[in-house]
Amino acid sequence: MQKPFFKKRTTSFQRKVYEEVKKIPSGQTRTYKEIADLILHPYAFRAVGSALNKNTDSEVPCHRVVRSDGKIGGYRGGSGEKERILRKEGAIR
DNA sequence: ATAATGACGTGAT
DNA sequence: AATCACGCCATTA
Repeated sequence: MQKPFFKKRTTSFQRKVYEEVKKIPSGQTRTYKEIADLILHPYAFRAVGSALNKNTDSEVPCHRVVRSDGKIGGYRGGSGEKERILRKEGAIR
């Protein structure tokens, strides 16, 4: 079933971010910068974070997006939760 | 239209 | 190696 796509009214920028994040396979991570590059907004890495922050769609594995400096990065449910999930998927450690 | 905000990045200290 | 200050951008108030 297709889920309604007009519920949340996302901006095109956000959609690009989400679509790109959806492509990240389990067990892998991607940096905010990389996502920015992939959607052709090489300098919008900050905005990518903001977009993911607003995201609530569980189809988007936003926990797989980490910082470029090696740190875990933020997460709506707390960075601890994020790290836990990543370890569970075998993406880190 | 302008200012503030934030799940970031990088170079300097 | 850890912090800080400043820069970048889209979104929101």
